Amino acid sequence: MNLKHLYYFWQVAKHGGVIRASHEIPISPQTLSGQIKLLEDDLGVALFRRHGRLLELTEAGQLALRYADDIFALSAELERVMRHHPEGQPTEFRVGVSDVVPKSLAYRLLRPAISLPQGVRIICHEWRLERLLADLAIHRLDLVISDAPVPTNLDVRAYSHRLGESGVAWLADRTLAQRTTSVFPDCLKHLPLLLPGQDSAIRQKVGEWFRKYRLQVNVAGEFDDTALMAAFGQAQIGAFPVPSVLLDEYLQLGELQLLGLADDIRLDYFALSVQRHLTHPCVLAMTAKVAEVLER
Amino acid sequence: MNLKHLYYFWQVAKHGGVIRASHEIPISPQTLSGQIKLLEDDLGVALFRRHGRLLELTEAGQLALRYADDIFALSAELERVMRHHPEGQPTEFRVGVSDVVPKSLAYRLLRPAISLPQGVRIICHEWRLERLLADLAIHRLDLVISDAPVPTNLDVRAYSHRLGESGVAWLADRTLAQRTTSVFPDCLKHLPLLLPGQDSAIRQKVGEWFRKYRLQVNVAGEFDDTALMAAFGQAQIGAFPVPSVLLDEYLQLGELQLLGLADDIRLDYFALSVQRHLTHPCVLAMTAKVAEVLER
DNA sequence: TAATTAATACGAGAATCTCGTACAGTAAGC
DNA sequence: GCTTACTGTACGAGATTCTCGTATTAATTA
Repeated sequence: MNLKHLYYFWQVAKHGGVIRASHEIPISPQTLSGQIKLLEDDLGVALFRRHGRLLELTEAGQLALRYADDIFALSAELERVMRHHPEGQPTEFRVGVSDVVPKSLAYRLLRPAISLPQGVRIICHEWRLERLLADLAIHRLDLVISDAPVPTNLDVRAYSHRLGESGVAWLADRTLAQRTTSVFPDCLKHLPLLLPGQDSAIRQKVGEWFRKYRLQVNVAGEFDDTALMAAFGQAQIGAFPVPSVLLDEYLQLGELQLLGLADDIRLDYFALSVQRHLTHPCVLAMTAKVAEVLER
Repeated sequence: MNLKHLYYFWQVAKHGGVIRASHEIPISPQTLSGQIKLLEDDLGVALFRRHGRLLELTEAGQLALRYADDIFALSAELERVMRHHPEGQPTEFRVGVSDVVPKSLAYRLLRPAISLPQGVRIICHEWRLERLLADLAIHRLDLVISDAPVPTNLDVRAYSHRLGESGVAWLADRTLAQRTTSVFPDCLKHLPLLLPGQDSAIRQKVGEWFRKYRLQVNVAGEFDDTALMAAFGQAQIGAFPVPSVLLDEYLQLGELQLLGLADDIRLDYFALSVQRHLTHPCVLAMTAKVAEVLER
């Protein structure tokens, strides 16, 4: 299939006629008409119904138009991305971190980005996901890090790139942990628990997991911020879950003890971008080293 | 940008050299080399690094390759779809329904498909989602109806088309409902509940909703099949949730009573297909009338 | 060092595209 | 019903682009 023909078809379909299309692109109506005919012959389907002196899309034509929209949108994006590529090194990397993502995980993911040879300046926002997606849509952000893909009910034009996953580790202060002799996971029934807020994916999955193991638990606190949750945990207020990839970091913190690993909970992490493919050198540096932080 | 040039670039990049590419497509190496040079000049970026006598993709080239993959995949799909279009009317419509979708909702969604003028034969499978996606991938199904989009952790090449949404209605047998005088939603605390299985989206969302209203509930049964759950509900075993779009249907069933509407639970429904755009006449008939079944 | 392989510059010939001319069909004005 | 204005299409000459044969450069290998 000749994509040049498809392009002419697309222009004519968009502008509703060969004459009108010829005003928009420097091609004569005769050419447009002829080239579209070639496309129809090639595909073996009529794309326009010649209805009197005006053209109307056939059913096949409407379908072809949707494909053409996608194809030329991609082509335009490719061109835009390529033309912006040579401009030396972008010195700014504007990234949003959804508030449900643990800060130290975000830091680990972002670390490779700032240690690029050309010194880049990272501009970091932390906010609720919806707000970040809005900023992403208007190009105020290059990337958003979240624990879930782009919500399907919002019709934001953004793509989700899965970074990797992690299990869950349950931690508690040593003194607290000694209050129960039950084995994991039953010990969680006998300890007050600190959990992330309802909006976070980890909370949802931990909830499922409780039901799976029929654990009736005692929720002593809910925290939107994981660091705050951990601080309460260190103060012996309750046991709490963290992504297992951060386990070492928490164990070094002080008197925390591992209760057990819940590797059947899989936490996913995503990079969200307006572009179909990741291009920003900082993002590429990030994804190249993501295996050092998360399991793929 | 000339997409013919991009096509040659794509072929050369895929096959790893102008000579090897020229064995696959009937174009001489000289031409390929020249046309790619034109593309590079046009984009203003080097796509290949001339490393000795062999070509290596630059960073920009790798990015361009990914776009080219997408563009020509779409183009091939368009061509395939167009060529299959003329063959009269397909007489078969092979659709899979995820087992977590209520059967009567599936029926309502599919009804417009079978009442097409040309008599079509519908072939309906009901199974777990993963199994249906596998069948979809090998073209044994035209469409899958599910309550969630294509899972992001599986890398199936399939697209999710959101059909619409619904709230949730809580129902119980009249006699059962009279056991409590509390108002909705507190009354749910005093009634045994029948819930869909853990795999269904409705179960997850109902769970969140319980937590939101701090409802400690008594789960008397779990059912993978909604119809079975409703049968137990009619037998006064417990109260149960249904998509609110099916409310009328359930109320006509017999002695069931509406406890209350939980419209802050939003259930989504999706059509999953291997094609980026829906083309099957049965699917189109379905989506055209989806507003009569679901809220958009 | 010679032979081999890969990429590419150059220019003639081939294929394709583009537009001017001409024409057919439709909608509106009188 | 006739003219006028407008839209889309066939045809062919000319312009543009593509394609390949020849020849050259460069790197790898025997």
